[in-house]
Amino acid sequence: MARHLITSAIPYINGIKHLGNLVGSQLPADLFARFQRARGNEVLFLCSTDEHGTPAELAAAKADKPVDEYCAEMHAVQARIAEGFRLSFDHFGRSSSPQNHKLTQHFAGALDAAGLIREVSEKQMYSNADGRFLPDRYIEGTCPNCGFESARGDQCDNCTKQLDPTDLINPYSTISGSTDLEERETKHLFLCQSQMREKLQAWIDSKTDWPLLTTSIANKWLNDGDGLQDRGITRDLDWGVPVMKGDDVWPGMEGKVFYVWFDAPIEYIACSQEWVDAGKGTGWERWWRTDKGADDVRYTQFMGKDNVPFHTLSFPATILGSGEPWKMVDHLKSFNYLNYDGGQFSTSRGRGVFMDQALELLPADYWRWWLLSHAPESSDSEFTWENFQVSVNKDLADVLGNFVSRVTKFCRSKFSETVPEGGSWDAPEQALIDELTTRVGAYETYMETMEVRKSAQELRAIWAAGNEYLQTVAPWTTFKTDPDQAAAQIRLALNLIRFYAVLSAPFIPDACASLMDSMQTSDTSWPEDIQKSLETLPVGHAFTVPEVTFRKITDDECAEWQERFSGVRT
RNA sequence: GGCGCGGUAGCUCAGUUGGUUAGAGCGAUCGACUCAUAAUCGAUAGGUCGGGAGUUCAAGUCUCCCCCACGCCA
Repeated sequence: MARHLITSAIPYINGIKHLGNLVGSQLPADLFARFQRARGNEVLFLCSTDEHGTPAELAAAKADKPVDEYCAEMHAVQARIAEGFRLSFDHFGRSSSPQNHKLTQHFAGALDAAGLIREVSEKQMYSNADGRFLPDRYIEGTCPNCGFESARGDQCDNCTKQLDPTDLINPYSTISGSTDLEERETKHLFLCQSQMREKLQAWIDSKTDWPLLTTSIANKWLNDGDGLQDRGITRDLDWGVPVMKGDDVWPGMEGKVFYVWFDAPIEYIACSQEWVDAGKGTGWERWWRTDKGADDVRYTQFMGKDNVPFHTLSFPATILGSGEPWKMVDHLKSFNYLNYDGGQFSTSRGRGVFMDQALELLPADYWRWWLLSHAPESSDSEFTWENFQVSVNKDLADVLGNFVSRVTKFCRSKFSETVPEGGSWDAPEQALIDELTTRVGAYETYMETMEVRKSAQELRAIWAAGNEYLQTVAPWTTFKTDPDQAAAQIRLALNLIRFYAVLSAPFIPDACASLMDSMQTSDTSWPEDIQKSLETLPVGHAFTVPEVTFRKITDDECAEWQERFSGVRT
């Protein structure tokens, strides 16, 4: 039995994620996790919320709540929505957990002991009114180059000139609007990534089966300009993991916290500790420590392309630099962006459909199917309401849902609500079994290699094969002259429903669970042998005719939703 | 400005190391069927593979230049 450790990029705590975020990491990760479990493999599937940093502090202030309280609430909200989408995390943790605090401090201590941390003194803008140091992008002022009045501290959006906050004329805080800013000296820790360039390069070079998108991004950062740069891993903030050297104080760093990008990936590991501490499992080390049983673990990470540098370089630098035997990622599946109706989905601008809104419109399966079958794998892809409507109606309602309906209703009207007796399989049945054997094999291969769109395509073809079979043998005609033969045909078709429920569950878990209920079986065993699998429901086995498995999206709904989501979320 | 990814049938996309008449689904048209959620099944039509030049016996597939869209970075 193979062992799969699977993590999804952890969503930021600040607000509800949109469908583009969902399809870029959590959803395909869930698909893979469900598939591996269905095949009988051991899976640990983890995700968390990423809670530290300035945006969280500001969002909390805006909501007029203490930041820890705000994060706790938003975590609960995201957890509930994740459940709504049937994301089957073994644990949904929090980067603000005590486990992550301790582990982050441990890594910092280990890196320091390895001589990979250096202290840097630098000048940063401090806002007296806000009582905080301001990250560059939170400072605006007049561009000294073009006179644009809302130039950001890092760059002027008007003339694109790269700026330093101190270059700005009349700088002010975008948080409070205050102009009471001053330069202050502050000390920070830097991770000496440059010293690890060769190690990282060798590691990346060994990953010959990674997507080009992934390795090219990594190589660019490794080799561009002066090569991989050292990176600040601390910040002057209140909310975060306090800077400590393991369990000891870090002289001179009192009151500072680690940078969110340092502690966030460490949460992947800490999350497994949370999983154990929550009483959901045991032995987190056998997933993460190669000296304690993680040797046979295959670790796969899922993320959007914007997260690739951190997962290919920064986090590996942390792990490798510690000198400890931690499990490194084996496969890194990255996604492009999903666009919305001709533009980008945007959290900050409230553009597009957000996860909570989607669930108010339709059950999770509809979204899961469309998103996964249109996952932005090779390039950016686009969500349009019309495509969504046509796709869902055709695939789910017509091809799969109607198949279930025609088979169960035919059986009820000509025989009864039990699997009918009589007749035997012949050439058409053998042809179907042959086709399904080939197609299921292809489906398994695509799922194993995480080719999401192709998996969906193959699954759809498997559904269509059932309709083709029915059309070929036409039990409604056979029944008139040879009821026994019609019984054999419909017996196979009824078994196909269970067969489909098992194969399709990674994509559309709820509908498949309800199909299993209708067929009154709990046998979810994967069809290793197609013929045997299609004999699972024996003669005389009772079933019920299900309610409409997938309803259609009407033109009116489609138009209404298009209109409703044309603006921005407020 | 640099880098990256794309530009293939009306739409969404596949096209392995260059090799016979460029593929799929949807949509369209025609036909079959009537068990079913006006569902299903079959057939047909639709592309000078962004433009140009080059390498080759042979290029959507390699090289160079250009155009367009998007993204990232400075």
